[in-house]
Amino acid sequence: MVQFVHPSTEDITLSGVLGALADPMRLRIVSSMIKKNDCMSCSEAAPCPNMAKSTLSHHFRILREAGIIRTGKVGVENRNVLRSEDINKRFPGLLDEILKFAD
Amino acid sequence: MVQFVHPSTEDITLSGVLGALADPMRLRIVSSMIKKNDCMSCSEAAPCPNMAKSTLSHHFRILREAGIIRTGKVGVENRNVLRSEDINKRFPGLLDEILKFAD
DNA sequence: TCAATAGTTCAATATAATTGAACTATTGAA
DNA sequence: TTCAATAGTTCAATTATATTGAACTATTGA
Repeated sequence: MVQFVHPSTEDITLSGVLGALADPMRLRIVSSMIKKNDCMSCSEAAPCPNMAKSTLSHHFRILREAGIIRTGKVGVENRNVLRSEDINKRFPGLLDEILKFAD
Repeated sequence: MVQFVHPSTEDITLSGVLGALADPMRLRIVSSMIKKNDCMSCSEAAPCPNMAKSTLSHHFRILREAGIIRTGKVGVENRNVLRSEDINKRFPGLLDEILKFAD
């Protein structure tokens, strides 16, 4: 059984958030998640089919460990949710400000 | 003679800005620059004496090539200025929002 | 039971960061 | 005008991180 590691809200760092969102691929993932405002599987959230699934898995791990998404396994797939509330508690307004300029 | 390369305002990218500011050292450099609101030499702007000057030079280059600072040589030292106006033209409000959370 | 699906982990390679040493350019003093 | 000091760059080597294919785990549904 795979256990996912998520930082607590107070452990979310600015460098972690910025570093996670600095990658265009990861920014697009987060951007597509906020648009749907819903849980998404990894392949659904990643608008980039020509990428190794191991790389994709890596990107989701970075987002997870930065405290940006929460991942849970439901059946055969992962469900990813944006941790908007937690990020806003830690850095009010930051996420929206960044996502304003995504794509 | 060393020539510094600076991107034009429209070539400043979100990934570039976020990536540049994702490093704690570089964020501190930018943070110390906005506080003084003035030109600063590299060693003056970098509040971290125990770091190789080649590494410092590398960090200033990243900031420069991301379009965050402008560097000019005056006498024996470099003068660095924050490109606040350019960044705000490209991504209004973003820089302030990020720097709000930098210690 | 077994193939299909969704993703992780691992080992290898490719790319980026860090550093010491050698270099350039400018100043200021002998 | 020579020469040491200052401020930073560039280079080559090391270290760290990213990317990928292949093998693996876990769950579903036929």
